[in-house]
Amino acid sequence: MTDSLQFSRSLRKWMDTFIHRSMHDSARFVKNSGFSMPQFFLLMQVYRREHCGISDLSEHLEITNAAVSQLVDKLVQAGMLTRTEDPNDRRAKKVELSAEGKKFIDQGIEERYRWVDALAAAITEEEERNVTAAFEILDKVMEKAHEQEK
Amino acid sequence: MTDSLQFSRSLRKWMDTFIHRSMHDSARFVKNSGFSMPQFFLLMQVYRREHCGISDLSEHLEITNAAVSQLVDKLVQAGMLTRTEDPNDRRAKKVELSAEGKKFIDQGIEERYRWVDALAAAITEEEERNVTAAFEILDKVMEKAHEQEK
DNA sequence: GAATATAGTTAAGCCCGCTTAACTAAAAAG
DNA sequence: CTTTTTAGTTAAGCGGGCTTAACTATATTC
Repeated sequence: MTDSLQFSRSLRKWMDTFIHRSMHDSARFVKNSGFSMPQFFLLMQVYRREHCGISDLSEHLEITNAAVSQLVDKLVQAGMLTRTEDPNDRRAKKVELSAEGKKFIDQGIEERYRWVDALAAAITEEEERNVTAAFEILDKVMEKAHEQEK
Repeated sequence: MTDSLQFSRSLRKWMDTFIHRSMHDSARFVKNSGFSMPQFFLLMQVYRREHCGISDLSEHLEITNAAVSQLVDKLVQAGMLTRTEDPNDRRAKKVELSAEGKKFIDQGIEERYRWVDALAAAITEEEERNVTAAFEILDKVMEKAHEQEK
């Protein structure tokens, strides 16, 4: 087996278990919270962007403006989001997480990573260093690959 | 900063970008396929288990048997699943992916990993070896942590 | 400054997932 | 062999996400 194949395989295998576990944990968290997956995805997107307009969300989530507008409505009513006028363009809105919303998403992320922290408890210091170094390599390579896309 | 914190941070950071990208790609794939997220999740679960009963799916997806039964119905009609009687227990059913269903999920997984393969193209051999070794460590640690849970 | 484009909202309506409740059939327990 | 438990199905009905279409208000273009 070539090195490259070996690399792809081990990466994929690990990502498999990782994505399976974290999606399962996230799904349970969302379900228990009483919110829906689309609502959670929207909140996550606002979390990542800090703040954004309706159209930004519409584009990223690949649903219509109308759908976003309605989802945001409910989340504002639930106290998770704030929706204010963009001072630069009074047509546009600025959607942001409320304090409560931020707390909620933080919890969700914490939940997603709980099992990862269990890893930290079971790893030796030397192993830790190797893994950390590997992730730094991946970060660097990811940036490089991203450049090449353009 | 302690090594352990450093470890957690780099791991989380990488996982963040990873989960964001692969979930986004998966979501788009599912949307284009015409199937729904719940249907896709169900198919993924059957894919992982090779075959399973209605109750197994119900437990894992955390929805009622009735809901699973109805979802499976549609997926059988769509030609993605087969539902046969379990010879050992004639009350139970054996749900399996059809050839078409398997092909579909394989495509979905391929889609999810496409950007990973771009990484493989941008990495040097030595970096590859380091990263591969790190994933082997993680696999080992994951098993160890899993033991400790019990 | 009139015409057009852009950002977002609102309402009607469809589809779908999910739950509860009532049911069938097979297995296990007594 | 009767009773109870387990596996799954079916039907009714609720609620939610999403789309289309019609609308308001602000910006941009000519």
